[in-house]
Amino acid sequence: MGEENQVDEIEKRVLDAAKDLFLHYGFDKTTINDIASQAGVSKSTIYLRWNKKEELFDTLIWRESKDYTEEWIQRVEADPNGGTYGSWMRHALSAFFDNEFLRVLYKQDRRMIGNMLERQGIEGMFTRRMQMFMGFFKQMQDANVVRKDIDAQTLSYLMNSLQYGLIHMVDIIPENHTPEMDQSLTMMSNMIEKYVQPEDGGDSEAGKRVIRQFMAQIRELLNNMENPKHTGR
Amino acid sequence: MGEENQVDEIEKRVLDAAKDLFLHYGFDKTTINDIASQAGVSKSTIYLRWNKKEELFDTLIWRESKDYTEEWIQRVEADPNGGTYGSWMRHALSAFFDNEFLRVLYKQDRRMIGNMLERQGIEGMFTRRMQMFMGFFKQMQDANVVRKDIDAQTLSYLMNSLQYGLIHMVDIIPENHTPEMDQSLTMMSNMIEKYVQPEDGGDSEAGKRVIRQFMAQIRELLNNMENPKHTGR
DNA sequence: ATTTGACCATATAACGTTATCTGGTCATAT
DNA sequence: ATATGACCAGATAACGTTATATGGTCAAAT
Repeated sequence: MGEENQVDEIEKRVLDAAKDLFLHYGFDKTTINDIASQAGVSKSTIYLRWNKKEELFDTLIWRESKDYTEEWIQRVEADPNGGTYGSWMRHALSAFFDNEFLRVLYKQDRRMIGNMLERQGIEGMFTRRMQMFMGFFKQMQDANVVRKDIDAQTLSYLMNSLQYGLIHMVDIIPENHTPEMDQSLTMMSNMIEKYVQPEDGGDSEAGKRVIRQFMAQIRELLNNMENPKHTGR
Repeated sequence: MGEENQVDEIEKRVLDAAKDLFLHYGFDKTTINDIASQAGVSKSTIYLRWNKKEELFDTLIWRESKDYTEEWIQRVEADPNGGTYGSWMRHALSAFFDNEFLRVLYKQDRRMIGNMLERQGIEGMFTRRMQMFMGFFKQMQDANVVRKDIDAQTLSYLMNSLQYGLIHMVDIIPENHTPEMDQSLTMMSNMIEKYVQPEDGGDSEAGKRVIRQFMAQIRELLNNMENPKHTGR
């Protein structure tokens, strides 16, 4: 028990150090020694849990994804206006933007991920995210919360593109020309919601139900996902 | 007269060759000699009209921008559903995407533009485009064609982000997961239009008037713009 | 069972040198 | 007035070599 905690504690320290260093110096320029010393453990301790530097990276993605999802769920639950497709999407983006690691990963920042860019997991990230959007929208359609005559794929593609654009626009347009992110997301949410809402207004309670159910699916998916660490034995 | 045409003809050949080569090999790897030989003129003939390779590039941007704008105007005019903000934006994007040179420029493709990326003209491109969106929306608001309680900057920022995302998404998501661009743009247009339309439906004729007027402004702006060529004497 | 520092083969960076390329000029020809 | 090929200085690439850094292993210690 205490032992387990000790192990978790070390892994957390290593992952925190890795995240910090990767973000600052990039994957390639960060050495295992750097990570070890910043985490206060020895290099071999790291290799005891991960077989390769890349696996450490994978675990980091996995952990950050979990954190992000929990944050997302929390924001949706806290939103008095939750239960709508628009607000779901809004928090999907806002929580994502607030996760520095995922944000940089999504930006395909070569400075940070170096060679890793064409790595299996990263390459399909966009498609997977879009498919998640799509799966959710379809469930909302089934529950009669949103219009059924909207093509789920096209809408998800648009949402994905918008997320991509917003995440990049910050670096591209000078700050004094940039509206507050919250304002942008609110407008986006309103715009989508107006478009997506059925004539009869839809069933708000059903919306909440679908959202809870879907988010539980995602959480479970991530938990069941083979934790990339401990591959070595 | 005939002389003028001859000159124009040469300039066109040079610009066509430059565009072709820049797109294929990038700005840095394309030599003036390559351009000259592909255009069928001698290098010095090029230097007679442009002082630097970069000026040639500027002229190319200028020409392509003009072409793009004319194409855009034409599509708006041809659209039976024109006169709305949504369709204006739709053609702004669709014509833009169809212009290979501007598209690649907008993608800040280092392979093509090399060092030129931080060049004055390119750097401000995004801001300028967003401000154009904004100026137009404000004129539409003044003419009562769209709702007045929508913040023009935020909306323009969203549109700009979406354009950015769409232009990049093509390379990022595999083709079989990608809807037809036309379909995406139609949905986008519908979504915006629904959001932007005033309660009373707005004045469609006024919309057309604003669009004609605004597009004329842009055309004039581009024509009056100091043609980057002939800077030398 | 965990942790550790020393260790190694290989990848990456640094450097100096040579060779090539290329933007830009100019005297000359038409 | 306009077009041209030869020409040049400086930038860029290519190359071979040396030095360094780094991912990953392992026997020994705790």
